[in-house]
Amino acid sequence: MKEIKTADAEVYIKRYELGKVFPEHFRPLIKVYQFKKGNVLFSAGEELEELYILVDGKIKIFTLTPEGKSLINRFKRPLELIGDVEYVKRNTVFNSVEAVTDGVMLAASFADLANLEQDHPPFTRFLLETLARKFYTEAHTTNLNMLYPVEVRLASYLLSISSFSEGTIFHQEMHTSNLMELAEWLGTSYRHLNRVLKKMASDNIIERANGSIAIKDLEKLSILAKGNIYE
Amino acid sequence: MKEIKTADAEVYIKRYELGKVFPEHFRPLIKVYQFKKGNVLFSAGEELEELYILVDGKIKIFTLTPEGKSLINRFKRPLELIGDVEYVKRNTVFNSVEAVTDGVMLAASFADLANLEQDHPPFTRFLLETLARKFYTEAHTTNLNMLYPVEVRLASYLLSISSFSEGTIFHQEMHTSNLMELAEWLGTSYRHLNRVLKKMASDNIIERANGSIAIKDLEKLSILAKGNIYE
DNA sequence: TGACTCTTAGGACATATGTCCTTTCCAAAA
DNA sequence: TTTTGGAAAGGACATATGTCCTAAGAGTCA
Repeated sequence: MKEIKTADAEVYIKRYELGKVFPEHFRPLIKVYQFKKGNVLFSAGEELEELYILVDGKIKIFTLTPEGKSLINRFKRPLELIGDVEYVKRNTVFNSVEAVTDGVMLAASFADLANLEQDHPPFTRFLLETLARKFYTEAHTTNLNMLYPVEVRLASYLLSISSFSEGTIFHQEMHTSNLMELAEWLGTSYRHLNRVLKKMASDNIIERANGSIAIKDLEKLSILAKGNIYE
Repeated sequence: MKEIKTADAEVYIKRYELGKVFPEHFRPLIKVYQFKKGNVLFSAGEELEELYILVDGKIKIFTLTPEGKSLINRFKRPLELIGDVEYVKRNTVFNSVEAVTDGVMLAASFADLANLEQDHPPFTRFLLETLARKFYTEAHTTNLNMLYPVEVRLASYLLSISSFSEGTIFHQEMHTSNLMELAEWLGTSYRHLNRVLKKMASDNIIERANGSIAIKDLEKLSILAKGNIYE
């Protein structure tokens, strides 16, 4: 990650309404970093000295086993804090982080933040609210993953990125750009995702044409998802 | 849950060093509740008005699917906050909670706590630290559950409650009192736990005699656990 | 003592999902 | 146009785990 000294954090602070969280006098202590697609931003076990705020781009958070193989993960878009738990607990990095697209992070040192906390309660509150949201999302996703098979999760996912109106189905932006990434997002293997997609296609719920997925039967999809919504 | 008006929260505040979190002037606002084994303390979807602190006893946190069957959970012992995420996010209860043993909770109303936050930053900090710990534990457990089969998790669990010294293996208190509870703790079915136990017994790693589990080969167990530690 | 219930134990079978491989397809590079 | 590499698609097989069921042993209560 490269620090961009010429860049101004102000733009992002305004865009994400962080004005109250970081008071005027603190702004000069905020750095701006740029990263490129594919960069390994943080590795598990690493010592962290700064708190990062993802303000542009997409990143992937994952865990590697000591055996090196399997991984679990989530994809994150702005606004997202990286290193918040590490800041509070003074732990080493827990999950590895990789850039999926080019992007930008703001950063502030743990030491500066600790000072900020002394005379500016809104920052502590901000951390608290962020963590509560993260915890909730994490718990929700975990439950979904453990309670339902891939088929249900896939249906939920497809629903979450689609909206139906006037006989037409609109797709919002997908969190993933291809099937392999989708498999990772769902926490399964590419092979298995394919299997499930095939089943849904043969059930006339979706249609696959040159790599894209089109929803044919929103109602069946809803039934399959059992009312679950991803994220 | 029954409020015990005669009980004094002071004992617990001292025992768990909560003095700095709840200043003198706030203490009268803290209530003491008692619960009995088997009580359903909170149900998913319920509206919460108070934050609870488990100070005595054991509880079970779980999720029921709308279909009513499967569940996932953790067991919690003091000191544990219940309703912290709900307080911060003002959500309805996410997981259901049931008493595994008799026990005691402290409680304070969301309204009072919101006031406390205004002039007493240490409470916000306490919430933050608690949530960070919870998040970390949750993420750790989730990773373990998703990355490793039951066999590995069981080995980790057995290791976590055992210590080896001078040729003897000591068992610390088990988190669970019987195999069915252990299956729940591990997030698997009783049937499957049994299968895995049988395998470990036939591999001479453990020995089963009238319902109890004795570790025969700590080294093999460690290898099986692959260095993972539960909790 | 007998009826009951809970826990332990495990057989039989089904399903979800992973791993390994092969083939096809398409787009970008040469 | 041909080559090449990644992505898509799926066959074959193995494994982890769930569901349903039966049965035996221990403790409890009438």
